[in-house]
Amino acid sequence: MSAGAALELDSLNAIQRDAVLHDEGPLLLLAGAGSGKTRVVTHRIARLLIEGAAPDSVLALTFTNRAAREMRERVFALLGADDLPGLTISTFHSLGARFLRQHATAVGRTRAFTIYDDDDQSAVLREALADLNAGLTAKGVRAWRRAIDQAKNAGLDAREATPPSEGAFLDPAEVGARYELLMERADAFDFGDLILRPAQILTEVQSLAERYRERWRWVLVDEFQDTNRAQYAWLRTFAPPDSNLFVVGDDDQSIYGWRGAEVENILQFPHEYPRARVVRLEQNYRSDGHILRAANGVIAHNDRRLGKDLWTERGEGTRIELYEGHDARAEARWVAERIAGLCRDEGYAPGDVAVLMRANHLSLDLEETLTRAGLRYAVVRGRSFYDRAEVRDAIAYVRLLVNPNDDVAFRRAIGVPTRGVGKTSLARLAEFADGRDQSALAAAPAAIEAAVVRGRARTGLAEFLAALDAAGEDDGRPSAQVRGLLERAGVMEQLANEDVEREAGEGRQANVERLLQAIESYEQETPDATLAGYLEQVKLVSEVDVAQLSGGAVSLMTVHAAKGLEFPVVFVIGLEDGVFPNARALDDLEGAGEEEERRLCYVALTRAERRLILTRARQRRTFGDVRHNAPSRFLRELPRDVVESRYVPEPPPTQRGWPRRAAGWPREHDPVAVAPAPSDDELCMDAVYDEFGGADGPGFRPGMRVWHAQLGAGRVRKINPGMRPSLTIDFDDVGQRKVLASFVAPYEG
DNA sequence: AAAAACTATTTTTTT
DNA sequence: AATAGTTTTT
Repeated sequence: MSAGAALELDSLNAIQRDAVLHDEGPLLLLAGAGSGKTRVVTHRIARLLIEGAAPDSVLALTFTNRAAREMRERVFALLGADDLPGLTISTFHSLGARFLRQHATAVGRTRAFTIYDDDDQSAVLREALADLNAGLTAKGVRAWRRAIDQAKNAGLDAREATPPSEGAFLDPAEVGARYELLMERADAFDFGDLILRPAQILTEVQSLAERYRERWRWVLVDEFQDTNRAQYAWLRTFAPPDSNLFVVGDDDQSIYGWRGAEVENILQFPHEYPRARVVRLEQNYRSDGHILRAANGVIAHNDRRLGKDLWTERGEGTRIELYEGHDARAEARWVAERIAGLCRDEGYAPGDVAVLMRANHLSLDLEETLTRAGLRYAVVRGRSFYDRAEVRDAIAYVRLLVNPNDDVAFRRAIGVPTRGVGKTSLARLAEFADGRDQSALAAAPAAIEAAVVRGRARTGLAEFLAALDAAGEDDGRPSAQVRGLLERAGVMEQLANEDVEREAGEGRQANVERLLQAIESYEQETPDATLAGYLEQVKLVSEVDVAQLSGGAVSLMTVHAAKGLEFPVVFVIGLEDGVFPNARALDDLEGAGEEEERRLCYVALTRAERRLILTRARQRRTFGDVRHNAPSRFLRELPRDVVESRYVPEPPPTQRGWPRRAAGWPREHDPVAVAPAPSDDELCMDAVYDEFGGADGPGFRPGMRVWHAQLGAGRVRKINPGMRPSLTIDFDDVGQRKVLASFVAPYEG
C-alpha cells in the first residue's frame, strides 16, 4: 500500500506528530482526555501503511466495537480507501473469538461454538453446582460465576478460582472441573475464555506464537489502562519487549477495575518494556477552560496515578451549573426544562446534549419527563432489546439451529411454548444424557427410544425434535429458516395468543418480528452471512456500539457507555453519595473503589465541550423506599471558581402542590436557578457544597427560615450534627420539632 | 405439568 | 417498584 498520497501531518501538534512518526520499538502514549489520541493512532496506522507496511502486518485492538469501527473508518478516510484486506482493527473479544474458531478442536470445541454470556454462564453453573449436590441459592451461583470470571480475567483456570464466601465449603477444583465439562459438552465458551484460551494456546504452542509475532509487526492497543491480566498475557505472547508495541492509555480513565482491568498494566509498562519510549499528550482540544479545570480539580484527589494536568488554549467558557432538586422527579423536570432552554435560547440542538448517569435505572424519571416535554431522546442501554424474554426465547431456537449441543438454549426453548416437558422430564433427560456424556438434545432421540421420558413429555419432546430437524433441512436463507422453525415449533402462535391476552398489546410478536428483520438486514449487510455469525454479533456487539448518537436526539447513557464520546452539552445527574459514588464501590478495600468512582466522575466531566451541568436530588426512591443521600463528595472537590453561581434550591413540594413563591426562588418552570453572581470570598466550594445539603447540617444556621414538606415553614433553633444531621425547628404551625436535615430546605418566606 | 401465588432481591458499571 | 425465582395450588 505505497500510495503516492503523503499523509497530512500539519493538523497535529509536535508531540502528536512525534508519536505518529515514532519508528520501531515499544511506545507508551499517555493521552489525557480529549488530547487527540484517536487522531494519533489513526494517523500512525495510515502512516505505516503509506510507508509500505502490509495491511496484514498491522493489528489494532480496542475495547468496544464502536471504537473499532470508528478507528477503521478514520483510517480509511485518511487513506481514501474503502477497504484494506488483511488489516485487523478489532476488539480483544472479537479477535479471541476469531482465533478460537480456527483452533477450536485444540480445546475440545467445534468451529460453531456458542459464546455464553453471564446468564448462560450462571445457568451452566447452577447445573454444575446441582450435580455436586451443593445447596444452591441464586446468590451463591452468582457469586461463583463472578469468582470464575475473575479467575479467568486474571489469567487463571476456572479450577483456580477463589471460592466466594457464599460457597466457601466447595472445592473450586471440583466446581471448576464440572463447569468446564458442561461447557465443553455444550460446545460453548464464556467471555473469559475468549481471552484466556488464546493466551493459553499461544503460551503453550510457541511455534504458533512465533507465527503471529512475525505476522503482526505493528501492534497498537487503545485504552490500555482497561486491559486485564489475561489480555496483557495474551498480548505479550505475540508482542514481546523488543517489538513495535504501541499502547495508548490514560490511567485516570481506568474504570473497569470491577471487570479485572489492572491499572498496574499501564503503570508497570515501562518496566515490562524497558526500551519503551513514554510520550505524554496533555493538551486538551475538547473542553472549555472551566470544564477542564473542574475535571482536573476532581481527579487531583486521587493518590494512585501517574499524574498529569491537562491544559487548553481555548477560552474559559461558561462556568459549571449546579442544581439540586427535591427528588428525582424535580431533578428530571429541571433537566428537561434546562435542555429546552438551551435549545431555545442558546442555539444548541437536542442532539448536542447528553445526560450521563452512574447507573441505568437513573434515567427512568427523565425519560418520562422528556417524553412529556416533547424532546426526542435515545437511551443508549447496554442491550435492552435482546434482554426481552420473548426475544431471548426466539434466540434460543436460533442457537439450537447453530449448535444443537447448546444445553442452555435447549432448556429455554423446550419450555416455549409449553409442550408437556417439565422439570421432572428434563431432570431425567439430563441424567440420561450425562451418563452417555452427551448434550441433552443429542441424547434426546435415544431417550425417547428408551422411554426415559413418557406420556405427554415424550410426544412433546418428539415434536420438538421434529421441528428442529425440519428446520435443519430447510436450505433457504437463514432468516427464512428461523421463521419456519419458530412457526413450526408453535412459538409464533403462542406469542400471538399472549399478545391478545394482555390486551394492551406489548407487542411481543412484534419484537420477534423485529428480531427476524434484524437477522435479515444482517444477511444483507454481510457477504457470507451465517446464523453463527449473527449470533456472535448479538453476543459481542451491544447497542451502545451501534447507537446513532447524532440522530438529533438527546442521549441518555451511563458514564461507562459515554467513554470515548464527547458532547457540546453534558448533564451529570444523580450526584449523591451512595449513587455517584456508588455505595457498593465505596466499601471496596483500601479506597480503591472510591478512586475508581472518582475516575468515573472524571470521565463524565471530560465528555463536555462547552457546557457542564451537574444535578442531584435531595431524596430518591431506591428499592421502593425513600432515601436521603448527602451530596456527592466529588462536588466538594470542584475548584471554587469554576462553578457558575450560588445555587438556589427549589422549594420542596407540599402535599397540595407547590408552596407560595418567595423572593429569590426560581419560577416554577424557570430553567436556570441562578442567584446573583457571588463575590469571590463568598463563594468557596464548601459553601456551595453545604448548600447542596452537605456534611454537618447543610449550611443551616440557627435563625434561618426553612421549609419542610409535611410541617411547613419554620425557623431553625438548633443544629444537631452527626451521620444523619437533624435540626430542631420552631414550626409556624406545629411548634417545635426535631427533623432530619435532609427533609428541610432553606426558605425565604 | 402448568398456572398462580408468593418471596426475595435488586441498582453498579459491560466485553 | 419491578422482576426473577420459588413454592403452592389446580
